[in-house]
Amino acid sequence: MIAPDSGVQGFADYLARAGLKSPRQRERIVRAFFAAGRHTSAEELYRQIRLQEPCIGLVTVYRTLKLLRQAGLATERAFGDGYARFDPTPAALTHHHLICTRCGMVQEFQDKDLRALGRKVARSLRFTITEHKLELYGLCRDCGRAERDRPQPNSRTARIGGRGEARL
Amino acid sequence: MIAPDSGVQGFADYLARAGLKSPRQRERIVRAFFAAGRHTSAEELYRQIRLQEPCIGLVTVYRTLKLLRQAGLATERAFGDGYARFDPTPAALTHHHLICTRCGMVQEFQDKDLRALGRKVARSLRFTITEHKLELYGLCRDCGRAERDRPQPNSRTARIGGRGEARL
DNA sequence: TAGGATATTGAAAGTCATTTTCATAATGGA
DNA sequence: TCCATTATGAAAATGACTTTCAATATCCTA
Repeated sequence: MIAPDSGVQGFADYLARAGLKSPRQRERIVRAFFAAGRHTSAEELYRQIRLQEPCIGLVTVYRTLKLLRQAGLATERAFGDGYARFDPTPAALTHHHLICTRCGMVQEFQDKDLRALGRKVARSLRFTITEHKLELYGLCRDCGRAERDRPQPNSRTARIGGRGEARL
Repeated sequence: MIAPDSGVQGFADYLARAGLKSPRQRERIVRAFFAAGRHTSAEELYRQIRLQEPCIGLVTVYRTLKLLRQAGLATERAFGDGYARFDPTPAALTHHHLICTRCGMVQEFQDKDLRALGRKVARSLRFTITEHKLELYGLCRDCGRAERDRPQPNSRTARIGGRGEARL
């Protein structure tokens, strides 16, 4: 995670540059977003904020997340459980995901080689990379063991990333 | 792409093993899926099939794609334009994507280093990988040039992968 | 080959995350 | 303070996808 305040400040700058305003609700949502850590959904953020500020709409949370994305401060992800999750962008750029297609667990990992790989590809294809996602789907240790004991239970049907048989 | 027939045969085997039947519609959809190449959406497949077989429902296309996923023969993807796209799995395992967040273009690339990287991660975290996705978001050559000439046009708001400022 | 249990189909209705609409309210520069 | 502009929340709309259900097709068994 990064210092939450730098994100808050960066967003304030973005709003000023774009000629947008800073209502109380928007500020509250942005602060909550940077304080929330990773993989936060709109709904979760909404519930969190509601505890202290009941008169705030889910719609506004969605709208603010959209602005954060446009400002380059939030990265949207889809892990296959049906709704979008958001990461503060600097965090998004330093980690990747292992997603278990059976129990839904999401585990993060990092790898410096990937950074170089991205740069190489971008250079050769003349592509300006602003964001990247590496997601590995499969079975976590526990589910892998369970699956070997009792195959084909047609366990969990996620919307993205159904389990296949092939190995990476 | 792979030989379409091997996929069709593999699916027939899967159905037989699972005690499922092979109605005319299902066979038609599966053949169309393996003939369609990559990044096919349910809607596209539906329109394609309709040309020759008007009495087939979009629902059945969705259901068949779900089965293909369960059989491990199709891989689902979300590039941010709001609907799911499917690849025959062996193809899915050998290429990755560059997605332009401005014009929506999807370009494929391959890299052998990624394969080794995935194996290394999987081994160290005891994770059984069945599927992977590497997606790099950013600006293609043309859009990158256009963006430098005329910044902040708030060009295209995709649902996933809004453009940020950070570099990989 | 007929019978029949079971799987499959298409249409219509339902879901559900997310977006749009619109009338009202807040912001912030002059 | 005035006021053009932007933002808000509630409700309605959207749209991809799923479920329901009655009718139909498949294919195993006798």
